Amino acid sequence: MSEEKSLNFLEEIIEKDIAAGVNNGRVHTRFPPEPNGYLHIGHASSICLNFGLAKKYNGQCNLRFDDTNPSTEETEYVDSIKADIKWLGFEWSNELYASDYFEQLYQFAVKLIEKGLAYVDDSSAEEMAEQKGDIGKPGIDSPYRSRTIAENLQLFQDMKEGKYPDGAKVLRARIDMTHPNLLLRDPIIYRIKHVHHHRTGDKWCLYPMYDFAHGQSDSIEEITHSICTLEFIHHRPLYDWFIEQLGIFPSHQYEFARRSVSYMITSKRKLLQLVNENHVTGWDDPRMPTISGMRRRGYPAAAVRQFCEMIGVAKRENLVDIGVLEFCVREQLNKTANRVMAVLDPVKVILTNYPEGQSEVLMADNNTEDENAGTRELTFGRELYIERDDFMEDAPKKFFRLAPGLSVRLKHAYIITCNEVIKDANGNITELHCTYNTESKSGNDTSGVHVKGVIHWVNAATAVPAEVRMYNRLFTVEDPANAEGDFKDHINANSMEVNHGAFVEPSLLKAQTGNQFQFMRKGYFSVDRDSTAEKLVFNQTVGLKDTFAKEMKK
RNA sequence: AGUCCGAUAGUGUAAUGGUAACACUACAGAUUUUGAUUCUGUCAUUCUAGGUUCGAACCCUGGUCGGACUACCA
Repeated sequence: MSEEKSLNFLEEIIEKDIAAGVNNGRVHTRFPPEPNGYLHIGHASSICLNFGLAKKYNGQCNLRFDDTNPSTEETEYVDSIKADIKWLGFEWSNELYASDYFEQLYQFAVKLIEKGLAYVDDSSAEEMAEQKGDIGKPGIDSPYRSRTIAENLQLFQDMKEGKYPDGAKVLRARIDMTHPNLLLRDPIIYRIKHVHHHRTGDKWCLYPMYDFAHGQSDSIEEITHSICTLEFIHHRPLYDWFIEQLGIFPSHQYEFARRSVSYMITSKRKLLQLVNENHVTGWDDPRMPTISGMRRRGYPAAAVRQFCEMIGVAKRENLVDIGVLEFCVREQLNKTANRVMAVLDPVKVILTNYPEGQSEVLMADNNTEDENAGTRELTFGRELYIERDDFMEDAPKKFFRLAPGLSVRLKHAYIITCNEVIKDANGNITELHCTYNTESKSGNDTSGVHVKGVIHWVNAATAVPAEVRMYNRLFTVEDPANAEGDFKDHINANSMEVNHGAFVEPSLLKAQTGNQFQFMRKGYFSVDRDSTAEKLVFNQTVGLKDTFAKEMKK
């Protein structure tokens, strides 16, 4: 084993179980989403955990949809969830649904009734809340708690047969109304819902509660290590109770702290609100913390996986800096993204000593980090565009770019020197008149001139206009979920800035949706699905580290 | 108030009774035809009070602080 790396607490548990021969050393996990929303970064780490553990210990991982509440669940979500898991690079052993077990779950409930461990309750929701007691205050028994087994059996069957309206009756486990764990104070296990289910149709009007479905589903699938987030820790005694009373396979649940990421929210309810109220353009808006959003933004799946691996797993509350995710994105893209040149905020450069009407072809490597990335051709000419902020009229001494009288190298091309600044009536710079050093051609430089700065450019004659969508954090505060006031008060009004005036090199005309590039010196960008042959559209994935900008702020 | 969970550099995670470490960040420097990448270095950490022990981040007890739980949601 290459166990240089230390184990996280779940791996420790699993390795101890394997060593002790628990379940004959078998490891079987599962990822159990409810199909009522799109998967987000939090799910991504759960997916990496569950599928990763199964892979590491030669086990299996099921995909199980927890579809016990037909009121909120839809097939659209099932499809998106499957697509997201595949994109992340994982394959499930079995595609399963809690609804597959409705009949079996019903029989489990009957068995509990027969053992005198469940009863039908006619109390209203309010009455039950009243009887439940409170934290530190014991509850009291429902007046229906002592119905006979025969009566309960009959009533439960009547419920199944649709003889009662929604909410008229529920089935409850008979445990202990004074238990310090509120979840064990006779929890509801079945409720009546005359609702169409996305898979079972109108077969049922009786649906199990999550707590009566989840643990038993794990048990039915003989899941050995059922891993979930910390808030379900109080549910574990209940699952164990069902398993014991039913005498079924003993799955064990282990809880970890969900990972929060700064400037992101992962509440499905809030995410849905962002979509429905048009604060974003959809579930896959590149600003969303959803897997589909990150994919559209251009985050590589490998970066998301690396991130999940890097932040680890433990049981304490946490808020991971979003910078770690961005670091992973850059690290992956640095190795894989081809370099191209794009000028986001152009200003025209005229090379006064370059013959009019002339042009030449230059060779450029696509990625020095990847020797297999190949090369491409660039056209050079008399009129070019460079980045407006790569020029300064009054440059400080540490400014290694273009300024009157100063020289820079144009990447893959020549060294140029600025001679004259042309302005319009308002004083805005419209053109920079420069000369190029004819002996300084890239790769063939005999000029003996050394310049510190290198800037990117595009040839005005062949440049292609493009729309570039720049993104900032969706929220203005680190922890929007826990900030003062409503989370929507903290939405960043400038989270997207659309630039319609960019120019990119013509090689990008061949780019396909989803292709990722480094716009040299600017950042990583990907082709959006809105992009067409007539109009190229790019998403800013993440900027490059910019120590110069940081320096300038000081 | 009851039960449960947790507390290690700014952040995240290790160290499982024997020299507190790794990554990110920050800062400084080297290299660089991307002020990117790469490389080198620097700063900074065990909530608290007792106890057990030759020795405690780790085990025990008390305290403090933070979190979770009182849906016919999952």
